[in-house]
Amino acid sequence: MKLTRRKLEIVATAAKLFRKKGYNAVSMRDLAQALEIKAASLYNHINSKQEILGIIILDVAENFTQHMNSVSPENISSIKKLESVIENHIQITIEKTDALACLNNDWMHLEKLDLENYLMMRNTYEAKMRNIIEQGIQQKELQERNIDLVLFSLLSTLRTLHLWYSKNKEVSPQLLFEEMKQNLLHGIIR
Amino acid sequence: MKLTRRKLEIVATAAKLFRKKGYNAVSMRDLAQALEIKAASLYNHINSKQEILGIIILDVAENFTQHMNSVSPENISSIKKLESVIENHIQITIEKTDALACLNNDWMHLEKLDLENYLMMRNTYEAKMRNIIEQGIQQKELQERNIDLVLFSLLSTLRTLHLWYSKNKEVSPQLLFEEMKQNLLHGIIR
DNA sequence: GTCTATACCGTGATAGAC
DNA sequence: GTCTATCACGGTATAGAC
Repeated sequence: MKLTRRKLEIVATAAKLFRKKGYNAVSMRDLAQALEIKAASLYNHINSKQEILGIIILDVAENFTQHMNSVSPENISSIKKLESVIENHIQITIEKTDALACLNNDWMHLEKLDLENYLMMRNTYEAKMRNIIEQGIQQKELQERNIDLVLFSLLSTLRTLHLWYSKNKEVSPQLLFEEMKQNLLHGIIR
Repeated sequence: MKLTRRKLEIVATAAKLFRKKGYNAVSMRDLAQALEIKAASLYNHINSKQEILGIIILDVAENFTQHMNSVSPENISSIKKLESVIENHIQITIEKTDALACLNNDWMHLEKLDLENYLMMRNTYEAKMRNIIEQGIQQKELQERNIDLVLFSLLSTLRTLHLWYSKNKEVSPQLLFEEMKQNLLHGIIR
């Protein structure tokens, strides 16, 4: 899908607003005002409000999918794979903060086809990450635990890291990565 | 505030719907239909849609506040305090799944006074938990880390545990507590 | 305490002039 | 590519009968 310069502006501005107030609480008039045009003018660039949401969310989802597909089959330890996943989440958090928030909060408002597409990607992503954890346990790299709860513990923090980052943008990606790797993999107890 | 039997039903049903679709995506007609009455009839029990949201969210927020106020000044180790906080989050997750989801997703749609009240409670809660972590580091119970990131790592998982729990209701509270304590405090690496 | 009827407003979206 | 004007719809909420 090609996006014109103007369409990209609209999508980026929408992501910012959606993140702050939620998809349903942002009207096309709000969006237009933020771009200093009238609501009707938006429709020369986009077909519907839901189309905008789809573009925002599926772009991020594809980023995650692509990275997982490249890491998952590599011939490295499970811990290295998890570190790579953590690093990727942090990078996307930094580069696409607004869009990531939209994905987390408003995916359920996607239109039918986009929703199916998104859910398929998410399920595949979680399944592959689950496999990494399972393998890590089998090979004694990780402790014996409830796999689904380990998966959830990691993902819940990584998915919502944008909430912390948007209030602490001055932190360096390196520090963020090192600290999160420690917190998530090694815990906090001395 | 006293709540009649019927008002409690309305609030509980609303929480269920809000959790599934989000506050703004649930209309008063939807809510009425779920209760098998007409939308207008709701207004004999409640004053506005936002009032319902306020009741749902502030009740949960007060639960958290109360527990933190009782644990924070106790004369026990920081680790014991953190364990108690984790346990409380899990208990509320189990007992008030829907309301907790509303608090997480829709707090920004509270009306002015409720919003101020909620934010004050949240800030106080986080400050007290931050103090527990800080003290734990000073007393060498916890590793030297970025305090705010440790705080975020713990809270991000605890706050969204309802997402996992609503799909895994058969798990016992004891197992959930033991596993989460391990994941959050000790990490996952062997 | 629930109903019908209705007021009033904001919503997403379209038509057509410029 | 943006505008004005407008539409059909669904939103929250109220009035008043039963």
